[in-house]
Amino acid sequence: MNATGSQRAAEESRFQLQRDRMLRAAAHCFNQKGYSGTSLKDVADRLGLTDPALYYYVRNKEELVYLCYVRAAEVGHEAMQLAIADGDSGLDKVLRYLRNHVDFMVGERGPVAIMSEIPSLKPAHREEVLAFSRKHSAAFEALLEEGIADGSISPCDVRMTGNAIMGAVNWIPKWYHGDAAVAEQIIEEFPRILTSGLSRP
Amino acid sequence: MNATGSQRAAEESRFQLQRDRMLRAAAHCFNQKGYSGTSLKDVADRLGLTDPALYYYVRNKEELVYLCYVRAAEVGHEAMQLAIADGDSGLDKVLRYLRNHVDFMVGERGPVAIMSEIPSLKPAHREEVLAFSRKHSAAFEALLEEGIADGSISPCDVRMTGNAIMGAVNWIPKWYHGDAAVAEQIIEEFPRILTSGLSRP
DNA sequence: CAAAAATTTTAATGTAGATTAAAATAATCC
DNA sequence: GGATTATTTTAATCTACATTAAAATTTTTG
Repeated sequence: MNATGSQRAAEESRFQLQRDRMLRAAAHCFNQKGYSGTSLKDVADRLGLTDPALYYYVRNKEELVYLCYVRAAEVGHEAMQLAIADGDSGLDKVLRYLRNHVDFMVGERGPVAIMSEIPSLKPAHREEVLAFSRKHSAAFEALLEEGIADGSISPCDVRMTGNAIMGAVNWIPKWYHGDAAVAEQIIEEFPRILTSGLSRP
Repeated sequence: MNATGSQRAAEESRFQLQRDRMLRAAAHCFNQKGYSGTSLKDVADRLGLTDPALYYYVRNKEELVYLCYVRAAEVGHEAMQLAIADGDSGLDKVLRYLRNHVDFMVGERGPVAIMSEIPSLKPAHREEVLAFSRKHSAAFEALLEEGIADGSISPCDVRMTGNAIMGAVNWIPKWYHGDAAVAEQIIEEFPRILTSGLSRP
């Protein structure tokens, strides 16, 4: 079926690829219909499968949600790493991070699940996701502090500022539903809005 | 029991008051444990009641969620009305709206439920909540346009800007859990951050 | 204080939707 | 091409809650 060579590598990840497709389908459903509103059948339908087939990829629904969140966390993490690697001043890194993140969210890497149901994860999973999430927040706050130190960002309460900006980003999947034109606008406007504010200079 | 006079008025709203207590308890649980993670028993426990007692106040769980969302919408609406009545320029109204809204959310009017499960409402309720919600967004965008027109806000894509700012606000209940000191910080910092941005002047 | 209305409880029912088991199909490999 | 392994399906459970019914308690009222 596949014309390319290296069957081995592709073969090994076939399971992974299918699972990733599944996680994206699940993320879509969760964002669209809410967690309680999406049954496994909804997710399966989106993949052209029947519900019990999902159990070949995940142990249960809890794990499905968990994996969606891990995936979401990874996307955020990559966006951050990239920004840190390429960025200049603190403000520049913040801007780059925002661009990368929204870019990922609305692009090929998306959709990314809103982490609305962390509390219903089982303890081990919950702790892991929370730890990851806290680390991400801390990293973002560190960028803000770096910017304040180097003078590119005006002094502020980094905790609150981080919460505000991350909130705006995390909320995107609530209203963005895959329209490519809107994706352009988000990528264009979001980083600017969140960094430069409303007031006229 | 009650030392005050006018029994009539108080009496008439006794049911309403209990129901409101119930909605606040439900909002707390939903925000804390997620929607799927909170059973009616969780809400009842918080009120010192047993689950079937809730059915005296609402028809079913769907209506409970619906009423939580109506309540949330009302809070946002009031914050907006107040801002429009008292505000001066467009920017001033935006600032006042934000102050009012976060003030309500973290104060006596709270907790306010995050509208994560609109899609699982039944059609009539869903449409009503969505309509209200859209109206609120439109009103906020109108403030932005007013500010652009009067020169207090620098030109921007009002749709995206609205989404960004409202997202930051809507996300608050995700991380604010009733700590009074934090409430102060939110009220203090949020409006400033969202309107003046990060960049140094 | 007795009767009526309002509120809550205990005990019983119902159901959607997650999960499991076993069988069937499809893909892969020698 | 036949055997082995991977993937999906159909059909059958299982269970946590939501929900209802009926009874008990508490509150109100005259």
